[in-house]
Amino acid sequence: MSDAPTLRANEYRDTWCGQVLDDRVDSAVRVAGWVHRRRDHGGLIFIDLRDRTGIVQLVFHPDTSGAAFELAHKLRAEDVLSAVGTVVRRSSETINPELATGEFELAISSAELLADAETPPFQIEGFSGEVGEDARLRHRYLDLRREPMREALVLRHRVTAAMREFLDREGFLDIETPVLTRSTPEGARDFLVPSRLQQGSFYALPQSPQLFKQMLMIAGFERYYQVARCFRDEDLRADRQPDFTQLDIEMSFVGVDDVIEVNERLLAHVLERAGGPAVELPIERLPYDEAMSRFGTDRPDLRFGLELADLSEALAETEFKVFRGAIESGGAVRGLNAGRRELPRSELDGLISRAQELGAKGLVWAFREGDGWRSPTAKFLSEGELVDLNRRLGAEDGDLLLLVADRRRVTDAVLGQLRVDLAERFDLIPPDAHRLVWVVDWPLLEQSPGEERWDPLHHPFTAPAGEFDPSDPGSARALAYDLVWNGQEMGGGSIRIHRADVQEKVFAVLGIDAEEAEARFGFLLEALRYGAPPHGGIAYGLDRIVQRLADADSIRDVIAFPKTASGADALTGAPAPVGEMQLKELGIALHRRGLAGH
RNA sequence: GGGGGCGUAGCUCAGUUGGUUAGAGCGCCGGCCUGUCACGCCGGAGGUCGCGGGUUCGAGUCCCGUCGCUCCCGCCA
Repeated sequence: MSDAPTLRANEYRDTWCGQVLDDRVDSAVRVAGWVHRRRDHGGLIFIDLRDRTGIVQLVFHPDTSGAAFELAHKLRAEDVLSAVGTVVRRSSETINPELATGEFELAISSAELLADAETPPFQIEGFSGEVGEDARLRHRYLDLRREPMREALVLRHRVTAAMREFLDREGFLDIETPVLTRSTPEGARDFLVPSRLQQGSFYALPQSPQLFKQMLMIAGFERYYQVARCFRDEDLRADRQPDFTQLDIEMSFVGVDDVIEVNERLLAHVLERAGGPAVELPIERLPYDEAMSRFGTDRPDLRFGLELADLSEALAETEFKVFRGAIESGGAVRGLNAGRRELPRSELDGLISRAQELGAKGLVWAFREGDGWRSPTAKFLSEGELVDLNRRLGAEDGDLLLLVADRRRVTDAVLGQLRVDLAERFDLIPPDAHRLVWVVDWPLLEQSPGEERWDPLHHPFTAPAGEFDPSDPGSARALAYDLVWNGQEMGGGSIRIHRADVQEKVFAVLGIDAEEAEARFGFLLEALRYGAPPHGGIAYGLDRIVQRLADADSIRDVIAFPKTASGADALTGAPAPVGEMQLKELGIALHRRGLAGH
C-alpha cells in the first residue's frame, strides 16, 4: 500500500524516502526526514533516513560527500535532515531485503541539519520489548513516529475515507451538529461545560448527535452522516474512552430493512478498502431472545460454540436447595458444556471467583463420569437428574460442565461471560475467524431491577414495532438493530418515533411526565408536530471498528491522543486546575479551595 | 465506588530467606573502524529502588498509607 502523495519540489526535498526506487537511479534527488539510525564506520557513514513513506539509506563518503561527511558524523537519532544525493543501485551483496528501498541508496553530496533532536526517552524502533504505555503517552508525538502507530492512524484514515466515499456516493450529506449542547438521554453521565454568560447554567457535551440528526430529518435532508465526536463521563476500559468518535447516520422514509441494506453495503465497502475480512452479504440476523438464550448476551461472539443450555426442566423436582430455590423464585438453572478439559482445582476455584465477580452467588462445576458427575455437587442430585442434565448439556465422558442458578439476568450474564473467558483460556477462537451479526427484535423496554420503572434498552426515541400499548410495556418490541463483530458491539441503531403522540406515550411509560417531557424534550416534541418523516439510522463506534481492523488490544492504539484509564491526558496534563479568575467568571466556587489556582 | 496486577538506570527487565558495594540487555557519552543495515570492537557515565511512614541491628525485599499506570466488576452500548 503506497502512502506517498504527490510531492512538489522545494528547498527541503523533491522525493519521498520511500520513493527512492528503480525509476530514480542515477538521478539526483533531495530527501528530508528523521535520522532513523546511524552506522558510523569511521571512514564511511550510513544513515537511515525516515519519513512518512518509508526509510532510505544515505551513504556519506569522505571523498564525495564533502562537508556533509563531517555533519553525518555528528548526526544522532531523530535529528531532522535534508540531504541531496545520487540514487545508486546497490551491489547485489549489499541489498537489504528488509527495506522497500533496499536495492537502492543515496550517495550523498550535501546535507543540511534542519533540527537537532535530544535523545528520545525511548527508542523509536526498539527491538527489546515493548515500551510502556506510560512513556509512550507522555511523549505521544514520538510514539506516533513508530511504525505500528503510524500504520494504525493511516488505517483509521482509510476507514473514514471509505465511509465518506460510500456515503457521499449514496447521497448522504455531511452536516455538523453542535458540541456545546444540552443533555441527551443516552444513559451515560454528561460532561458539563459551565456557561459564563448564563452563570449557573451548563452546556452538556453530546453523548451522540441523536436529537440533532432527527431534527435534520424533520428538516428534510433525507440522508445525513457525520464523523462525530461524542462524550460520556464514565469510567474507562480497554475499549472505552471518554471522548470517542462515532460514524453517525440517519435516513428518512425508511424501515429496518432499508437501513440494514445500505449499511451492509457500507460495511462491505469499508472493510474492502481497509483490507479487512471479506463480508458475505446479507449479514446474519439473530433475534435478541435467541442471542440471550444461546449465548447469554446481546452481543454474542459467534466464532465458537459453548452454547448455553436451560436446565430448569430437568431439575423441576430436585431436592438440591440451591437449584430448587432459584427455580421456585422465578429464576433458572442454566449451564454450559466447556468440553473435555483438565483443570486443576485452583483454576476451578478461579472460575467460581470470576462467577461471583460477575454477580453469581456461586458456580457448580462438574466433570461427566459415566452416567454421573465427578463434582462436589453430585451428591445433592439424583441419578435420574444427572442423566437428564448430561443429556441436555450434550455431555460426554470427561466434559467440564458449569452451572449457575439464579435469576435469568444473572445466569445469562455470568455464563455468557464465562463462555468468552473459556474460549480464550482454551484457545477456541480460530485466529483469522470473523463473524458479523445483526442482533434484531429487541425488547423496547426493560424493567430496572428491583424497581417498577421501565428503561429503554436503546434510547427513548426508538420506535416500537406495531402499535405501542402502554398497558403492557414489557411485551413491546423495538425496531432496533445492533451490529456485533466477534462479540464486540460495533454499532447500533433503530427506526425512531416520528409521531409526537407515540413519543409522549413512551415518555409516560418511562416515568417522564408531560411537564418534564416538555422541559427536557419540548423542542423535539414540537418539531415532531411539524411533519416528521418516518426515519431511522445507526451509529458506529469508529474507534472500535479500527481497533478490530488493526487487531489492537486497546482502543488507545488507534487514537492519536488518547486518555489514560483515569481519564487524564498524559501529554498535556488535562484535566488541570484553573485560576480563581476563570472560576469567578463562571460563577463557580470549589468546595475544596486548595484545588483551585496555582 | 470495589477488586486484581504492576512501579528498580533514559527504555525493557532481573534482584535468592531481610544482609554489607543494586545488576543485565538496549540506549547514551568517548575512542577505533570504508559496505553496514539490530554494524563491530574497546572504554565510560548513569539509581530519591514511585512517594511518605513503620517494623528491624539492617528494608529494593516485610507492614501501613498514598500517588501513578493497567485489567476487571459496578457504571457505560
